[in-house]
Amino acid sequence: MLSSIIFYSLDKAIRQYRKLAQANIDRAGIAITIDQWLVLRVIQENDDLTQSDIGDRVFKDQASVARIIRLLLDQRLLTAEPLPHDGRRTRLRVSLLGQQTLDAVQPVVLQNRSIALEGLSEADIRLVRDLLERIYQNCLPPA
Amino acid sequence: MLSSIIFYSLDKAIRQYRKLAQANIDRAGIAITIDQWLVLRVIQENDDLTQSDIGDRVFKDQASVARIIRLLLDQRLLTAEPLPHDGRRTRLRVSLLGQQTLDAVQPVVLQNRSIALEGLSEADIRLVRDLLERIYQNCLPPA
DNA sequence: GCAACTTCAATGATACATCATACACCTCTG
DNA sequence: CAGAGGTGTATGATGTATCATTGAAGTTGC
Repeated sequence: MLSSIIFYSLDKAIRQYRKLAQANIDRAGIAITIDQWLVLRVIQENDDLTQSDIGDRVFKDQASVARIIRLLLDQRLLTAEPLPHDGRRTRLRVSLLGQQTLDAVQPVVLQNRSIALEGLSEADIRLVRDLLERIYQNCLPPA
Repeated sequence: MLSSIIFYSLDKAIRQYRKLAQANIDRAGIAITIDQWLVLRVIQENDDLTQSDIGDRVFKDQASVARIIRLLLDQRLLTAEPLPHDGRRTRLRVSLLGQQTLDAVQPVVLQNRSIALEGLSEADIRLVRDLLERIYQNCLPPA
């Protein structure tokens, strides 16, 4: 049945893409995971987000973000200093090493995308994106 | 950039679908995860597969399948008896409880799919599937 | 038959997902 | 200002992903 394999294809495609992406990052000698990279990039763009805010942007929950940030801090890709006006939070900033890592990953990511999307037109991509967005909306809880 | 959000949409859609699917299984009072269900179903259809074979069919690696099978055995959804002609393997079979679980999940899965795919035509679905398959192929290692 | 190779399953290490909870800290309201 | 409720972070429990390795068991070649 057709509807039974669409989610299989979805799963298969995203997983294979992640494998390719991670393999190419590894091959470039960069010690970071895709998910850590996603979070690091968000923090670079905006260093005043809560963990939940970050989670919204990378589609992860707060607990996952918390653990990823911990790893980024352990690896010195991120620094944290207490925020004076809110004792619960810290100000996270991308370190120099973190910056260098982001710079190194950037071209790899671009190349990964172009490999993955080879043979797909702009229109194809737009269509897939729209249909996926529709599926996403359909799956949202009634609220 | 368009290409930068296609993978985001992909990720988002599949995750939200999995959330919906799991939530509805939970709500139906069935104690199984999506991934366990996938594996159990494959074993039901063919009870003479190696863990790697099963992995190929559900797009998981052997290690993941091994752990999922262990959980299915622990929960008595599966039985294992030694195979006489190969001391490394066991014959896995879906237990009565496993069968009942599969039967109970089936309608929930169908409903999940129809919820998720509401508003998408057959042609849309086919197109998405084909484009995702193309992406998958593009991401395969050079071999 | 034995050595070399291959196959199969289990498991350790590490990372992420999800749900739930705990706890500290903030804010608002009476 | 005190208590109630909301927000932000950390962490436990459980499940899955990925890579690597181990060890047992099968197979092949000679």
